[in-house]
Amino acid sequence: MKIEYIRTFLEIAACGNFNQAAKNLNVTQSTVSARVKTMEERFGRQLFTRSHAGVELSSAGQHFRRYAIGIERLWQQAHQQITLPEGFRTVLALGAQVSLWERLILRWIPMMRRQLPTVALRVEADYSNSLMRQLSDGLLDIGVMYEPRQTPGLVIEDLFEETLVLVSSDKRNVTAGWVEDYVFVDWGYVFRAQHGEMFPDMDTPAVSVGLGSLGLYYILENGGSGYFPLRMVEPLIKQGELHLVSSAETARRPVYVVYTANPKDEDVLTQALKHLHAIATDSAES
Amino acid sequence: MKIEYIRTFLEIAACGNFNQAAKNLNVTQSTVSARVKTMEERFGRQLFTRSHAGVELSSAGQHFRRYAIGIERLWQQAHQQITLPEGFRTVLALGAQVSLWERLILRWIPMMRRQLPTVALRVEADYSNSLMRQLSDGLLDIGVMYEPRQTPGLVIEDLFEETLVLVSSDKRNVTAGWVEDYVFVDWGYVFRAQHGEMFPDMDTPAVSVGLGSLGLYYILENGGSGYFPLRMVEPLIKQGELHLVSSAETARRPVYVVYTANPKDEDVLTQALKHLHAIATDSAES
DNA sequence: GGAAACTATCGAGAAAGTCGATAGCCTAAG
DNA sequence: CTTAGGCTATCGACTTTCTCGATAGTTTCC
Repeated sequence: MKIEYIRTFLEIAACGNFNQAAKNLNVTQSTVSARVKTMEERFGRQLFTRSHAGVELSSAGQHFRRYAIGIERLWQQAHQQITLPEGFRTVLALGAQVSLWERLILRWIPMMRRQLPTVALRVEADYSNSLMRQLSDGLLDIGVMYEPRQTPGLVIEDLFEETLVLVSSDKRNVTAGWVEDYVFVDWGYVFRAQHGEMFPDMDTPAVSVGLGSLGLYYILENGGSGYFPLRMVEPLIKQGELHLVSSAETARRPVYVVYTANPKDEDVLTQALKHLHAIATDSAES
Repeated sequence: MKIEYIRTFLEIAACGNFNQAAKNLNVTQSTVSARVKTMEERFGRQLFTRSHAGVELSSAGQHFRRYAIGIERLWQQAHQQITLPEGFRTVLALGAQVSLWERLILRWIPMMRRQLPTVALRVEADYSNSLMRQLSDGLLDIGVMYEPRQTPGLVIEDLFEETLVLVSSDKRNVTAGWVEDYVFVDWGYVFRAQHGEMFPDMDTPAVSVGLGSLGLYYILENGGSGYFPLRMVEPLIKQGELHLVSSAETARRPVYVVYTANPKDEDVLTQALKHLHAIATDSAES
């Protein structure tokens, strides 16, 4: 069985028909059909249920998909690691949560390139869960996230703390003790706990938003108020689009860096972490 | 690139020379050599450093090994999960809650093997939520659980009813109207409702336990009383380790079987359900 | 110097993969 | 009720890849 077939399987699963998959893979439809046939013969089970309108994953196919995704990803990463250009001695893989990208990672990359020019970088954005899994699978060397889980074999360190401030779209609210149109943005368990302490009497807000940046869009569009990272809203406050509720308490949101306890290249990892910390404290002060 | 090549790579890495690896893989040495050659050509890197005494992993090879192990493992798991053994015509996937396993499933499996020897079985233990999701995703054919959720496309049937009885570790309690050291074991919403009716004045018990079997361990260790399935505590009562509070009402805990409305193999499903019901009524009577 | 490790390579035959053409099936539009 | 336009399956010919067995070349240890 070829790895190419796994790619084929996933492509079919994604587009739902052999024809489109064939186009995307640059092969003929009959090739795709044959590939599926051999796979199904090898497994002894149907992977897709055929219909006039295309194909769907059978139950076996659905099971296989989970593994196929993992295999495909591993293969890609292996390929990347191995086919490093001449002159690079290793790849360092870092994953960060999307919202940390701009402030931290975009500044970390050029710094690393300058300081360790022989280390290739692979940088991904994803969510804590996925990052933690990849870290414990050894697929990432460093993870930067808000809410790590204690995991054996992984080291968790504080990186810095973000300050969450209450902002409002409406100037009249700025001095008020309480705020109308409050939007609860879920910044994770630390924030939830703090929030509970700060506003013990608060009812469930009319609007709750799971993903931070979405909440900001909402407020800018529809008006309202909520807690957001200072750094995120600072430019908007300067532009007068948002207003700081200075009477309200600020909340903290710690950011952690996670890495393996026994890395493949200790030296590179140490350097990378050092730079990450440097940028973090620098960015926290500025 | 074939998956077999990854196996080959790992085997070589493990035995340190091509000849032994060839033997272990049941191919000739020249095949192994050729496989390595193609791999190295595809990657553009040497995977092994050759020497008179055999081979060793190059640095690229060492990197690749991490990924290769992962890929190999995933492939094995995938294979295991979906391959239909020779001589079987189909697979039936059943999921049950852990606590139902012993009484029901352990008796159902041999029955199925006897009656439908050409049907392979895949049996899992999990909780209602997870089971329901897998059922509606088509990953399971049958689910046996305490608390199903009505879901379009799925049929829910009564299977049998468990009797929950109040038992105590302490004989003195047996005749008392009320019971000290009561442990509230959460047997689900049906039980909670019944419990509320039976003991409307009850305060929150000192100890509440979410997972049934844990509660039993607790009582056996620390003493106390609580509701448990008759079948679970019967042997313990006989042994004198627990005592029935006969004055207390018994509670019911219905068990349901859930399956798809339009199965891939109606006949097999019907048979499987029939046997499940047979065992259930049998076990309820005995 | 030769035996005993080991890997590399070659050519032939077998196996597997690919393509293009075509067949078959279903649906929806005319 | 026919037909056009989706879709997948299949066939035969061609091409590529894989495997084997034999053989060559290396190094090390008697």
